[in-house]
Amino acid sequence: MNSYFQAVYEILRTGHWFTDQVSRELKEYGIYEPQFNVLRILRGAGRQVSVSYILERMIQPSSNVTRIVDKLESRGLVDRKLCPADRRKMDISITPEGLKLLRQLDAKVQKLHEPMMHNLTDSEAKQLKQLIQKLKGNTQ
Amino acid sequence: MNSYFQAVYEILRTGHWFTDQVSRELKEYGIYEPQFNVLRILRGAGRQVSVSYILERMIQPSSNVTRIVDKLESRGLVDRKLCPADRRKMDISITPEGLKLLRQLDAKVQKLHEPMMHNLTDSEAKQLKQLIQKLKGNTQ
DNA sequence: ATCATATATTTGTACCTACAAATAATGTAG
DNA sequence: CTACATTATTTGTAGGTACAAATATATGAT
Repeated sequence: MNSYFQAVYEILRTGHWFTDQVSRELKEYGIYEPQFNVLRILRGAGRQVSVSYILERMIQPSSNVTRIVDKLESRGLVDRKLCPADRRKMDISITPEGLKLLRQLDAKVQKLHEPMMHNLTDSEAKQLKQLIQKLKGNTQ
Repeated sequence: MNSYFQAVYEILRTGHWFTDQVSRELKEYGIYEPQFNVLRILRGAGRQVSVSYILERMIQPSSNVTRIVDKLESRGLVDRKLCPADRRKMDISITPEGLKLLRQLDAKVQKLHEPMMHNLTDSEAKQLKQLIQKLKGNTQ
């Protein structure tokens, strides 16, 4: 009962802590955390994708994908055009410049995670993930 | 290695998910999540406390405690006055009206947690908390 | 006492967010 | 083939946030 709330509190506080850490690293590149995440989603996709594709994969789904992409596009980090097959959709992809920036950011973020990366064994990390999923009720 | 990042991702995504759920519940009362948290910290304190006291206990420490308290004060939910002993500090406390509102909000939030509350056993919840702390490097 | 330093809080600025409403294109039932 | 619902994205608005600079008070060394 009380352990439940303590666990939730720990999740919340740790989540914010990670996000703030990452934000601080990205700051000097003028990139905000949601922008960083969109760039990574685009790299992961490896092809043109729609706004809703991005939305589904965001850590924090937000109605502001358009404006996030606006910023990235104005810096030449992503490319956006109307999807010819369905003109309600957008075809969004990461540019070579975006990929290049992402490599630099990855290095920074990697450095941030390094001290923590081995605090848990592989099986503990798996267990942590599973416990959170179980908490949410994912009967996976 | 990869399990680490999956666990972190799970923490981040779940954290946002909880926060968004709570925000939605609070919405109809015109209360924002950080305001809710400040109210709960004040109730927990059970006495007049300073801005920095609140700051230390916030789920997401923010430089905007002043403005959060502004809002709460303007609605009569908290009381704020200069600390006579150290006039750099503020003496902030929750009002009876704040406590009353908090009871209503608690009921809403409690209902939100109910379906998940028993997804983990007590020992699993404890373990989850400990794993997160270990991940962060709290050698507790 | 005086001045530098530390502590506590507030404020200015620029930018991000949620939500709902608006826009636009597509699918579908008659 | 037209009217209506559905899907995809964008935009208006109000209000939130981070960071740094400003303000105010207290503390400590001389």
